[in-house]
Amino acid sequence: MTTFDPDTYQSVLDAIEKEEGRMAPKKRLAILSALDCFAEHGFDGTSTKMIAERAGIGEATIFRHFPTKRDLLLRMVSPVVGHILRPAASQQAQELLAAHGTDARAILREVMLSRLRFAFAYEPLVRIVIQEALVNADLREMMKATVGPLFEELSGVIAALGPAAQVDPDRFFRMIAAMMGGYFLHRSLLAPDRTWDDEAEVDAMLDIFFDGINGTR
Amino acid sequence: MTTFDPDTYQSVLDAIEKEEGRMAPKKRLAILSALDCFAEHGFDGTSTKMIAERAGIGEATIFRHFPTKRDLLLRMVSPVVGHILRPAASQQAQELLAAHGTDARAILREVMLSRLRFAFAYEPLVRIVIQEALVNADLREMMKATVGPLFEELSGVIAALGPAAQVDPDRFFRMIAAMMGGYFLHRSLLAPDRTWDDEAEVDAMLDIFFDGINGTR
Amino acid sequence: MTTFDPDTYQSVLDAIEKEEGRMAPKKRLAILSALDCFAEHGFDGTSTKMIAERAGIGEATIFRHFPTKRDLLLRMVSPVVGHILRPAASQQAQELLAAHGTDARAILREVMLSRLRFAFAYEPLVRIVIQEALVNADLREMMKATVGPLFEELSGVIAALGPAAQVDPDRFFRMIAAMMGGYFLHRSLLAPDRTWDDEAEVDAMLDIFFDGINGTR
Amino acid sequence: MTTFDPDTYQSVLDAIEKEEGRMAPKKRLAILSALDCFAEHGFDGTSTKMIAERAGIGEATIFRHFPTKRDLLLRMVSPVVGHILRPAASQQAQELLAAHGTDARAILREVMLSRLRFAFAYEPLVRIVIQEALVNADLREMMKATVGPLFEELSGVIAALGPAAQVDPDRFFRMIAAMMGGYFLHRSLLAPDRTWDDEAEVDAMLDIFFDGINGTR
DNA sequence: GATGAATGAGGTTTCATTCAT
DNA sequence: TATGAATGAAACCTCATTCAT
Repeated sequence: MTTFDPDTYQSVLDAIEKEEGRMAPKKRLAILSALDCFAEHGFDGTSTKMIAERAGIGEATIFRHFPTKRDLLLRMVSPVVGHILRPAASQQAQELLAAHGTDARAILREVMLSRLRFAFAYEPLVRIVIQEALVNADLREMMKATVGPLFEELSGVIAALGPAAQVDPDRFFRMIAAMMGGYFLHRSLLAPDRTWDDEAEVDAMLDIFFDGINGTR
Repeated sequence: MTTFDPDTYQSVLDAIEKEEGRMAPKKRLAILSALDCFAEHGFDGTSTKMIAERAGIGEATIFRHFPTKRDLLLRMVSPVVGHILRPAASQQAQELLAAHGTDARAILREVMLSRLRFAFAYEPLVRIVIQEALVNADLREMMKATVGPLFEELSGVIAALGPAAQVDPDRFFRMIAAMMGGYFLHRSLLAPDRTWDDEAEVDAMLDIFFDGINGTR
Repeated sequence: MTTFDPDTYQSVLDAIEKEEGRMAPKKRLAILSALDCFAEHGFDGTSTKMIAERAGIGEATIFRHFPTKRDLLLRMVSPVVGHILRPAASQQAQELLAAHGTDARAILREVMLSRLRFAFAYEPLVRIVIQEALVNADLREMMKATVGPLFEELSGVIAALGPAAQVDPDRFFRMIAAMMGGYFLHRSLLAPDRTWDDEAEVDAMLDIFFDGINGTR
Repeated sequence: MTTFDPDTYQSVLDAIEKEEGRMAPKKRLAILSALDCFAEHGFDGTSTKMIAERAGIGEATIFRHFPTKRDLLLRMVSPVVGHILRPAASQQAQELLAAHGTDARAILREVMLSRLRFAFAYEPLVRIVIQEALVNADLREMMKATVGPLFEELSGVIAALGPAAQVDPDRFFRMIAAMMGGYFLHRSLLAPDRTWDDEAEVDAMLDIFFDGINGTR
């Protein structure tokens, strides 16, 4: 009855269980189903009945574990926004600086690749976050608050990298974010059946970003 | 009682009236209100009661003018997706080729600026389209069908432009689209109160796109 | 399908319509049915489905006319507590003083009889008010605020009446209220089928109240 | 977390334990909490979840000790209605006759005072009984069956008392009950914070009842 | 004895839509 | 043209209760 593949979503469950300990099995099913439904139909387009049916559980069971439907959403989204994204990236920045020195491109390549891998691992969650952020100001603020400090840390990294420092930081980050977001949506929504090579795509984006299409051989 | 400024939305009303003649005044109000509500809460997050209240009209009035709530959405969205976007752009391409010859950057600059101006003129509509496209596969197909031919036309234009031709067309267009989308969302959602200079932003994006941050002075 | 007799409740409808003008027919039915249900099963023991079925209307119709179930209750109760009880009684006090001079017993007799007639005319409503007041502090406050001024007015009346003035006013009014309440509940709940003579009962109560059982011949 | 004071309710627990022996501690907590909740919100206005939370126990624990929610209510209410009220009073009547001879007023004073003390000792329970009796015909019958015989016994007592015998017994008992009920509700619901002197109140009521306000000095 | 998990039935309220006026 | 009235269907959520542990 369920359409999702439990293995694909293991990472989400792990992330939540790392915070609150082993979950009841039907709670896990509820989350997996909600993940699927929200990603497919959006938050408002998904009914709790739909979640329950796809999970093969009673509707009331959802509400034993999450006080409201919105709480269910936030509980799933928060590991992405609140915990996984930020510390991982910021910690990574330090390691990368150590590993690649001032090679800005190499650093960016690692950051982008790791973030994209994460995004595709949590693909439905990321789509949910994108959708909801367009409509939900609270979530947007939560994201700003999370991403803001990250930018500052990375700014420090970038400051030492020569020409990059010339570029306005807002534009710099917007460009990176836009390239990644564009790629994510392209692969996830528009051409999910094509075979994709993340490394090749990131390299192509960085070619342009660093040398421009004029300088690209 | 309404939060929108009628003048801002004049362009949307004009676009619709251009197709079906002068509308009844309450129909206009319904559209303006729906524009606002959909942009703010998404399609599923908006109730017809909410639209009616914000418009100061009776709920039944909406259904005198639009058979269903979805028709109201499509009636508003179609000028963006079906009529204005494509022909305008494709026609423009011809003009631009004539005006700027093989100066790819100048051509792209004009295209991007005009599309962005259009996007901000129809800002709520564009946000609605983006939101719905994430959730609604039909709309996505409709957009693919619209944008596909446009790409082909533009591809022809670009083919003669030297280095740009080296870049994979999918990546080329995704990059352009991503830069524009990123800028739109930044200005529209994240920092609506900042003062923005579209021309400066487009130039900065093109600097990077053509010469890379390494080549940017 | 309905068990109530429309005529019996006409007075309640009139009281509400006097405030807000002619009501839609199904709104009237909703009120009549709610009156019945609340009086029979209490507020929490009554479901909106039950009200709708007994009224022969759709459940949603109730919510077109009353935002919440609680609003339906208050809308019915307020004419009793807020408008009919107080002004009628206070106005009546003046008239009675004029008619009966300082004959305290005659005045009290008229007041009690008129209030009891009113109570039995609105019998289900009064039962609802009694029930809810035991549980709902808001309603209790509303009643205190309504009855308080009434007591003061009546106190003025009583002050001039000789021995009555000797009695503590709180006790005086509590005694009157208790006698009336006791009679109301006896007739309404415990022995509804007996034939009752309000005048004889009130006289018997006043015999005791004024002369005591020792003084009663 | 609980709002009730365990000591205040000791009498209720004692009454129940006298019948069924020492209770499990969580069963006691359940009763105390239910007492509070029912008294505050009425039976239908109280959920088992609410009872469990206020008691600091699991919801399922309630059902280990009471088959249904209604059984919990009856288990608490029955000491008031079924056992304590009647035998106590009837036994008391004999004792009083012996002690006070034909002094009706002295007898009534003792009966009223002891019943009121009992009512305030079991205050929440008494409120619950009053509330439920308004809505629940079964409970009303149970009370009638209990109080009926009591009336007959007392009638015998009163028959020998002179003038009191002149008064219709129904009215006689209703008057006593109304005075007591009025005082109970006044003290319990309307002015719980005032300092009350039960003896003074009873004496004032009896002054009026026996001699009337005209005969009261 | 105690409880977390689970749920069918049912609660109130909202929804998009129809219809009579 | 415009809308108040009306509603079936379905939304989210709560309820009393059972069961495995």
